[in-house]
Amino acid sequence: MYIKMATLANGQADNSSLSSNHTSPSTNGHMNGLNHSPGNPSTIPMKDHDAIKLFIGQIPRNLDEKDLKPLFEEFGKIYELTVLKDRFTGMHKGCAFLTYCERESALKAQSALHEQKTLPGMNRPIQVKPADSESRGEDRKLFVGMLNKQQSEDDVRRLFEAFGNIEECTILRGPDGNSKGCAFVKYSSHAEAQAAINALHGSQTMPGASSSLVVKFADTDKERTMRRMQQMAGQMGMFNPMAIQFGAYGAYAQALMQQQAAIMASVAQGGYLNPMAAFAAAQMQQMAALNMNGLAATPMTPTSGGSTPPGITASAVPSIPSPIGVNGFTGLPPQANGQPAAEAVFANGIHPYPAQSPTAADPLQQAYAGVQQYAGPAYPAAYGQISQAFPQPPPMIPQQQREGPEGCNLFIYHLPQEFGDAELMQMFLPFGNVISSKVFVDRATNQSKCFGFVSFDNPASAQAAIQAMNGFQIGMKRLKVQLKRPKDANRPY
DNA sequence: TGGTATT
Repeated sequence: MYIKMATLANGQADNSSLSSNHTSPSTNGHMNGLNHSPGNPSTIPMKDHDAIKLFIGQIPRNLDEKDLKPLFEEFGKIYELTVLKDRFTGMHKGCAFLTYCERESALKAQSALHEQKTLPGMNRPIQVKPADSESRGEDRKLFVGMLNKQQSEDDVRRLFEAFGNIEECTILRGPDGNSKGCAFVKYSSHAEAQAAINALHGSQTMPGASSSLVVKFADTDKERTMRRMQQMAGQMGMFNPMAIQFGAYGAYAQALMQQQAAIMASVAQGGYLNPMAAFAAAQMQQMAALNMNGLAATPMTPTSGGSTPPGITASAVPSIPSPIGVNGFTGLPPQANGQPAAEAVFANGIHPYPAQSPTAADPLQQAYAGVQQYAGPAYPAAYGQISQAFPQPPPMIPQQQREGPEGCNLFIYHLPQEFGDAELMQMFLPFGNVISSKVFVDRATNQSKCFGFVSFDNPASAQAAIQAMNGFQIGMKRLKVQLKRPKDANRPY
């Protein structure tokens, strides 16, 4: 019990939910101006069991604990005051944690100071509010999507105020100040937040929004980190990290990622200080670590032939006649996981075009037998020629919709209902480097709208694909493959 | 004929 109290008094209470609020071990013993010493419980002043730990922001960096103490003592007896310092450099981070002995003092300080005055040299008002560690913040914070871009904070408040006390309401805006059509709403309690979800999620469609209102709990830090990773990976043209979460591809991807991280870190260390590389390396390491902890990754059960690979759900993988052959691109190098290539390919979730007829023993193949037959004998000759050109390493699996340069983007219509992004990409890989593939899906039904986009990195590939695939018969339909209309194209009236 | 956005 003493240990626990000493720990709390040292500012080491769990505050893991917000890294920027993190106190580090090096901040121990910096409680200048406070008369109790850490590690000696007998000298620790009493504090309310429901005392609130406050986060103080926008503090000038030349003020330390003893300078700040008078400012806050006005509202009550201070139990603990700790300026946050950088773990390594010891540099003042411009913020602090403050706990009063009495809960009431914290509330008074918050209402008197929060955003109420600006400390000398700062250009934003002081922040005085419960630290994120107090509430495990995320479980009462909502992400609101599908707002009308015209809606203001007040509009959103009005929408949400019936369900509880709103502590924060923020519309997300781009650099230009325009709403991104989404917001964060933070309630005082989880229950209020849950009530708002129950009442509002999907309840209405804002004018101009493409689907009904989204109300859900905001991403946790971990989820946010993963999201950033994905965005960055997409921007850098790397493999799609989603595969880590959804497929047995994960083990390989993770290995690759760690390798990448190591390489990038060593590059950064080797004197070539590219900030982007260093940043990326750090992110990758973090991401790899997250997956190691199983926080985001699906359990990676090795798949063996005949079973359905993880991540393959209802819309698995149709097969069309093989343009590639057994030795073509597999999606995984043979060494991956020490698994034989064929195994790895299957587990990958991206089926190469089978060189042989599906066997009845293979449920995946069975499931797509129908699609397979559609294709008929008429697949393009181009497939055969190009197949040899495939490189060994795994391809990029574009997830972000990226348009290629002018003349590189195709619009494809009359796709089989079963085709998803991956299958669309597979179909066009033989013609070049597919940087993006996207099948449009009806949000309400999750059904493909049977059209999509494929982007190559060069116009010649796009032209080759049009030549080969436009009019390509699948079942009763023929694919329509043409250049995508440029955004600014004049539409017929 | 590229949508749904996470401080």
